[in-house]
Amino acid sequence: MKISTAESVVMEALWRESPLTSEAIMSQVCGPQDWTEGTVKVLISRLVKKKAVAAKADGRRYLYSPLLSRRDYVQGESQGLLDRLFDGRLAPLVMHLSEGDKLSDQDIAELKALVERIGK
Amino acid sequence: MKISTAESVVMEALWRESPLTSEAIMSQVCGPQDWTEGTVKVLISRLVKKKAVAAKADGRRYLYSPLLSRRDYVQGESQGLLDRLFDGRLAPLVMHLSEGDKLSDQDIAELKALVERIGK
DNA sequence: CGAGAACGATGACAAGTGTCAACAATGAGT
DNA sequence: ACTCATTGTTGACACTTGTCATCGTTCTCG
Repeated sequence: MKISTAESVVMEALWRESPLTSEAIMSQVCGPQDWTEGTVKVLISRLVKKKAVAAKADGRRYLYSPLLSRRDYVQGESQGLLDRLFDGRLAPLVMHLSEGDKLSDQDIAELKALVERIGK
Repeated sequence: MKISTAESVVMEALWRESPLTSEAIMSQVCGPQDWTEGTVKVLISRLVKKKAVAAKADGRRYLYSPLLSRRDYVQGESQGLLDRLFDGRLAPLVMHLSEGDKLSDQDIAELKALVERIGK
């Protein structure tokens, strides 16, 4: 099941730390997102329905944990973009991102090291 | 204005070649996508309304051309993903994509050459 | 001129998304 | 036990997206 962008904000909170109560989730996301309680509650419910997070009963409340790993999510999103826009080829993607020259020296160094390692 | 994925299929046709008549667009996209005439017409209309393509009158019909460049579109999408999932850092993206080891030797070679060039 | 074809515009509809409020159940303190 | 606060469930609404059919206009061919 597809996870929407608003839902992914909740997921990020759970990936950072879990399990969390809904209250803890709200305190993490309501700041940056300016959402009300109701909004976050619905997002959590939808994620549970989509089986992207587990809800373990803990007395009157639930403790939420991710069922979908961040790794898998990120992998899917990245591969999707790569296939959709670059025909699955990595070099053109990197080229595009490097052209805006928003790359820091550190970025370039990291990338260089990474490529060395991969190409070994 | 945001371009949806279905709309981007039409844009791809126009990026490949333009201007095009609606008929030409249909013949390019109806094959792979299995869409009816009506569907494509609506997608074109919405793109015109969004000012992503221009419609120049040519007698009874229109000739359509992209107003949004593929370069800008791809840039936006890529940067968006990078910021959203990798905090704007390129190396983690590449690492993720390389881990599925779906990279061909050619990919790696291209990437290596590219990184050399960037790092000059 | 009249009938039919071509083309764009419009209306329609289901599903998904972002957003929020109202309701219900349940536990806690007095 | 009663009331209150907390937490999850539902309903609601507007907007976008994917998908298609119908309508009206205009061009063309007989």
